[in-house]
Amino acid sequence: MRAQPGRSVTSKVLALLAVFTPASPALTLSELARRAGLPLSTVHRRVAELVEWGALERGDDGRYRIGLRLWEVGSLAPRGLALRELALPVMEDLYEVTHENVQLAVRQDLELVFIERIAGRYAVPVLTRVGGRFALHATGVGLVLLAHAPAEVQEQVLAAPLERYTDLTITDPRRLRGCLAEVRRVGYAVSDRQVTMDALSVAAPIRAPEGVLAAISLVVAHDRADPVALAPLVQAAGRVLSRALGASRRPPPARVPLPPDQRRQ
Amino acid sequence: MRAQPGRSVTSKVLALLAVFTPASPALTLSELARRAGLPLSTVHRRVAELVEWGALERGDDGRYRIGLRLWEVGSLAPRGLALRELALPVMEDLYEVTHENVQLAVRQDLELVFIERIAGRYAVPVLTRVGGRFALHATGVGLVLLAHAPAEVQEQVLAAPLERYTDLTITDPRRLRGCLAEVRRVGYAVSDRQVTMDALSVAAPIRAPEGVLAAISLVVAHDRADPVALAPLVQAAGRVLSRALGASRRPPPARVPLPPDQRRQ
DNA sequence: CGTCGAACTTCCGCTGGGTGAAAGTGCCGG
DNA sequence: CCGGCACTTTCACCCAGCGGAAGTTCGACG
Repeated sequence: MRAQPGRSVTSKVLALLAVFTPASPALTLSELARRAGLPLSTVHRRVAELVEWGALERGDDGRYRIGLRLWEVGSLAPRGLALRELALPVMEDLYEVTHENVQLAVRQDLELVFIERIAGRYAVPVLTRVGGRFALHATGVGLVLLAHAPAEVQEQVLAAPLERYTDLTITDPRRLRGCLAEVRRVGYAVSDRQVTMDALSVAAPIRAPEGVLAAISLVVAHDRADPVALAPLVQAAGRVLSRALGASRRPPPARVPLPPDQRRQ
Repeated sequence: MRAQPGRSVTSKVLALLAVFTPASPALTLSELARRAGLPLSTVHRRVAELVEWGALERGDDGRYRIGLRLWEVGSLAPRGLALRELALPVMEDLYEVTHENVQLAVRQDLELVFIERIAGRYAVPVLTRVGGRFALHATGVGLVLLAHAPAEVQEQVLAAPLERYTDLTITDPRRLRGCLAEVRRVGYAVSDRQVTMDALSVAAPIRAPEGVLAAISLVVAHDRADPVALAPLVQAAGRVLSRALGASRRPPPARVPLPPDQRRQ
């Protein structure tokens, strides 16, 4: 075949799924082919099979969308719906008490993924979406997840340029390193206007026996926020969930062997 | 190859995803192979690619689980998370007013899939799960979805044996046909102890321009239920969501050409 | 109403990615 | 030390998948 070697059928199928994004959840066959970098006839064949199984659905407009069957399978992800089911009651409690935005996120590679969100109608608007991604170095949940990530992940994030969202976003690797150490020391993270100039978030880790699995946070308007008052609330929620996940009462030893200021590699 | 012809690579990949169920969300390689009916070496190769992409994840115990990446893609399904995002505020309103279970479901083939559920802590326990499936002929949401399904779907459901869950489950096709006509006439469905002997549900359709897209319901203890009082609440919720989806104020003409009692095929 | 173009579908002969039995490896528990 | 189980790798064969190109459908435009 003319196909460049090294492109497996499976990789093509996965590439077709990967071209769907929150910004483009419905695509025509040609768009699919173009974005996946595959010949039209190839896409036509693969997509037909995906539709038959239910991984994709074809709308009346001829566009393809992600199918309900794939949603069903995806909902079996332990770090997705399973975690959400566990956390939702606790998140609702936090919402009852504060009526602010409550967020739940996990780390995936060098970014975070929002698993659940309770958006208060009268709370400060947040730009996150369930299933959406975000950088690790700015949000409250991101700082918690990064602070407890394996050292190599931290190094990779610190080595790459840190995108600036506001004037208060931490973009200096050395400052971020210190911030992460502080997060580990006090057990929670505060992101004050580091993503938008109107919001502040306070986040705490959710631990499983294997380490920090997720993070939970409150996002509030920065001018009516008292991080020190919110921290115990969020930490308590994190601890309830950690216990449910079987983490020992005492946090396990830090995942980073040496304090950041002693690492001069 | 020795493989029986007609088994495409894509179908094998999808078969591997399909063996994950709510009852078995974590499987070893051998289990995957056995359940998918594929040779171990084949599964080994395909699974390696799925893990690399993030469709599956391998735990410390060596078992494979659905990966977060697949959850992310699945969350782009318009009939999944998108519908949920739209409906959740309305569902929360219903919950505030009643403090009973609120459910949201869509039809997939000859079954229904639960998209979202708000389970009251003190409400009657329900056995449904987000992402879970159920038969169409027993629950409130099921009756609504079936009543407004294309005629051929109705015929297929009516032709197959109707599983009995309680003494009150409708298992006679003729009675079910009449029940569906009634659901279309009054605009809501009541399932009184047809699934379990302690629960009753009241459901209403959610319409889009193309037809009934989903159903919303309240599930309450049968002995403290007044279906006639609950129906307007649920119907109002359905109508709010229908309007948001662009359905005209007046319901479109019935999807079933002839009233059931005139169809004597 | 005919023409054009874009999007989609089908066709066909070639070929390398996929195959699965079997051998190899690693890890228990006895 | 051995047998058993689960997983990984190997290898020669060959058909599923390939993609260019031709065919079809459909709506827009003059």
